[in-house]
Amino acid sequence: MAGTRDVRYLAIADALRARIGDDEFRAGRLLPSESELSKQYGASRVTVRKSLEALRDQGLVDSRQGFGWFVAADPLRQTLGRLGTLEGQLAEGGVNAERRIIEFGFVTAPRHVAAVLGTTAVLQVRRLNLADGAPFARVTVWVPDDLAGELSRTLVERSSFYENLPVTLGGATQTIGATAMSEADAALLEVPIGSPALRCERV
Amino acid sequence: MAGTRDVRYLAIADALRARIGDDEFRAGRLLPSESELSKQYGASRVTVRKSLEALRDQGLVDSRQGFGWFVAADPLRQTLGRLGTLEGQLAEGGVNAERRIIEFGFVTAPRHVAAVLGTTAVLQVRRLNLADGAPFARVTVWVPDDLAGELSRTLVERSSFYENLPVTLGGATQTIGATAMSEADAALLEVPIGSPALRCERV
DNA sequence: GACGTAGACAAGTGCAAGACAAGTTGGGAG
DNA sequence: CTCCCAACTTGTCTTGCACTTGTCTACGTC
Repeated sequence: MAGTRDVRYLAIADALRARIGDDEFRAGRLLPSESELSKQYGASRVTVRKSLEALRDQGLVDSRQGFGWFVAADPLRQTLGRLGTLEGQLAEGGVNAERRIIEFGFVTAPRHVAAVLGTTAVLQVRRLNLADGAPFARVTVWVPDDLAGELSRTLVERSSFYENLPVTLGGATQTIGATAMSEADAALLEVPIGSPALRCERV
Repeated sequence: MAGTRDVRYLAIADALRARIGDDEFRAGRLLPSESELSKQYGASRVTVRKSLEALRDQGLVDSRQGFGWFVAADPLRQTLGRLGTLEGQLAEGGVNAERRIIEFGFVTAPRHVAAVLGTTAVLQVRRLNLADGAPFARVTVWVPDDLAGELSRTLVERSSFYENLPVTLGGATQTIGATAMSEADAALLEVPIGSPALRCERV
């Protein structure tokens, strides 16, 4: 505070942060090179570099030698987001993604669900995911009732859960095994009963 | 220009991805040869090749020596592949994806696993996935012993299971619930014990 | 001391161009 | 029909150049 006099590299860092925030530099894209930026701001390369390093300490950007500086998205959250919105990938690939709600109502949570959510009153939604009309996944989601209040059936049908829930995820555990397909599931997915299927647990 | 630089082979990869998405190149069909594409885009064969290899990492295309490049699989299966090769997405974003093998050995399969695989002799691999050095997922995979013969520990550490197994997946069931994180898992992922976690079953 | 400029060098990356090996395909000779 | 060969293809290596970040030294300013 005593020395709020403009420090050059901090000012440049602010400017760059603003340009990133304005989406002039999109996530994952390359920034101009250090020497290019030093021309733009009329500063030496060392100074520009100090700005970028400051932004790196904040986790905003990252660099690779011989390659350049690029806007960094939090890899963990970004990955989880992408995993969750599988439909987004389908849409990107030109596939028509739909959801059909099979069940929607409050139930008493199964034991292992209640243990985590801390309540037995949960909203249970069973959903069938379609890609270009073909069913490819059945999804069951449990949501604690205090979070479920903001969810409507149409909202759930239109978008994904991750976009609707006002919580962020801390970490993830993934376990992949295999089970046989139940009769009901097999009918929904239009595949033979007992078809082997990957079984993945994500927490 | 204040614009961001772009990397040639990534731009070409985007263009090809778009052409595949537009059904200009349909599933299973051959793509133009590398030298033909290098003429089209005015880039060297090495650059075009790097683009194609990037698309291969995403499971969009595949190649056979002496034959050519072709659009791989249908979008549904491709999506499953992408889900499996989550690391491919990370690599695309410039993130360093690593795998660390925690366990590797033959065990008697748990009941529900044995029921599907039809055998109790399975190869069990526990793996910790890292993104830029930060652990973000623990994966457990069971493989029937007759398929496991071709898998070596280093092979598993370097690439994904889906690329190594000589089987195709028929369908998928996905169930998302929630559990508490076990003490061992929490330590591996460097998060507090008991953290809520998504639990996803994929078959 | 902290901050800034200027310059130099090493190491890594992207790309062009070329060469050769190895695989597949298709046609022609026998 | 089988066999062989030419014309493709991808897979892999090299050399060279331009450009980038990573790191360092030297010097000036406050």
